Amino acid sequence: MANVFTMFEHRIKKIIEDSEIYQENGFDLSRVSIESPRDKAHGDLATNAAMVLAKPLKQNPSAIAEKLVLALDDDPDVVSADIAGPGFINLRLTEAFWTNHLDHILSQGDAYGGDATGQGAKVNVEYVSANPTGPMHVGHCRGAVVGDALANLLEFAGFDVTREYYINDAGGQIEVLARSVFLRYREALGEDIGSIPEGLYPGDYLIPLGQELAQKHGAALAEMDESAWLPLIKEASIDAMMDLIRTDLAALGVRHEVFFSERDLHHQTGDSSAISKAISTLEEKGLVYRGTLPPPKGAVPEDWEDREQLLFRSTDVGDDMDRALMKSNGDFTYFAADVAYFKDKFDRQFTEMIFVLGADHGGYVKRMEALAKAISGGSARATIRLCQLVKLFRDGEPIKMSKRSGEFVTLREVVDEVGRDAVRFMMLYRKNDAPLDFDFAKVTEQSKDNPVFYVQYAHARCHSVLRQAAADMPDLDLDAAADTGLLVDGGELDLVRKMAEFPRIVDSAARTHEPHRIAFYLYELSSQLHAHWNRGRDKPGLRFIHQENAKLTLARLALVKAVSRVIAKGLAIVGADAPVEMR
RNA sequence: GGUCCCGUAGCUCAGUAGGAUAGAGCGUCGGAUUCCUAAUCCGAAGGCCACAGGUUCGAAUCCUGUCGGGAUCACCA
Repeated sequence: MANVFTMFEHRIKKIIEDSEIYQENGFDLSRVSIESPRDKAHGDLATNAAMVLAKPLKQNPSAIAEKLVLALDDDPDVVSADIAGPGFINLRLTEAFWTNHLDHILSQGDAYGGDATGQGAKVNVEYVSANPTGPMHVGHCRGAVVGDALANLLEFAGFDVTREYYINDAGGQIEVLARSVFLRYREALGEDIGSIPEGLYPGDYLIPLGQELAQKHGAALAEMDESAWLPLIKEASIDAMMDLIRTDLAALGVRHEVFFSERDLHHQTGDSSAISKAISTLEEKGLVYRGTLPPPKGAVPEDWEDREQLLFRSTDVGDDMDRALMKSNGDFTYFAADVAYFKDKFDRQFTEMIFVLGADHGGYVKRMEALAKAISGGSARATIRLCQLVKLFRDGEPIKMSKRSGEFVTLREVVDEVGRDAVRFMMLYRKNDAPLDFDFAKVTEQSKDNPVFYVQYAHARCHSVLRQAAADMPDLDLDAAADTGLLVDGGELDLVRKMAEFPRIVDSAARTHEPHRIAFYLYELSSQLHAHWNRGRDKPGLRFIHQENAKLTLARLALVKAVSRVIAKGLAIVGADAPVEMR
């Protein structure tokens, strides 16, 4: 088993389950856990078993602990089991256990850490889903990176992941886009269009598309009725914008397997659209009615109208208020499409739908959870991860952006300036529900303030050692089996212990949908590597390479290899490169 | 007014399904380089974990309330 923590959790539970008192009564063991003590002096592992069992057994924790310790002492991997504090049992494991674990890490290769958390469960991760009305701006960045890294993480943790992008290509904003493009088209034909009218997209990025259309269609479109050119230009605009977006995403290293079009949900297939069908499904469950919504609490908007609409009784399934399915003009609402889209995912057998959204979608959480409950009857789950805003700075000064004038910092500009790896790492070097300050000056600085370089440097340093060994000891076969039992230094074994945490970190990060834990773990592991490396400065005996001692060198290189692989794997989840040299 | 998120060192933030003496980076101060890469390391100082109650063997973590900051609130997308 790859996970040291679950391994010992099973051993302890086995001891308890084998006991007479358990077999007679049985009791809940779910709270029994293994953790690494905060203070290294307490040993390698600690368990709360005795404290957890005190209540059901109606015994003193220390009395229970004594019995457990007795059994644990028989474990050949355990050097000592001590009772401490309020009833913790601290375990110290043999050096051989840890060096064996190092062998295990190496034998697992790239798969090490990928515990079977997911067990093949189908998960849908939807992220980015930016409107196809222009290039991606920096506001999309965080969600894109968090979503992509989360998908990487879940995949590694054993889930069957589908990465999905929902193209909002059906709403009024597409009409606005098409009209804006039409204007650029006329401009390309030589017409003086003056300034872009209020309400249309002013950005320069539409100019090439206008030119392209002019080249392809000549003046033909301009002579058509609007009802004729509008669909044509819509189609061309959506395609062009999605191309822009895909290029931007590629620059950030973000990919999706499925691009799902909202328009498809509106299309009539047979006698009805996917949306009508989905609404019928809700109807069958008695969750649809015609009625009016109460006005918002507090400040009521001035243009508030009381009107009867087709509504989803989402309050029956946990929402705060019912949701409109149809607008007053008879069109479906955006949410109606969401209903159909969710049903589509559910019909594709996903048991968990994850949505990575911006903080401005906070109001979405309850209605999506309600929707999941209504459509699946409780068998599928909607999980929403909200990403807080990113505030941009340059040398400590906030950067102002104005969407109205079309002046915003694009995702591409950020990637081009600071690099994909740094952008991705920084976006993950924070809990997603905490706001993030992003300073161009600091992120491009290749030093202390910049954890991505710190981690990449650790990886490069490992490879530097391997290169150096090959140069210093040309006769040494670096791939030969190493006797890792020669590793006895505390710093070396600490590195193994740290690597032993990796499967547990992957597991917990996957369960909680918190990819940032990987980034923080990488920083810690890197820190230990750097620290150990520097110990070799003062004490040459601790250096990795000893030309006069091939066996010792091989053992230490094995440790270096393992560290570099774990870092590389973590960086792969983050979505950053693991460079072998940094000059 | 409702809902959601946040409040931890001077600053920016972690805190492992409730655990032992709350951690890291930056900044400050003091050190380490004829050496496998100093983009690194070692040490010191720095805390009423916003506040008040509650739950329990045990709370930064869970519950209630208060204060402070942010997001959001019918037909848009």
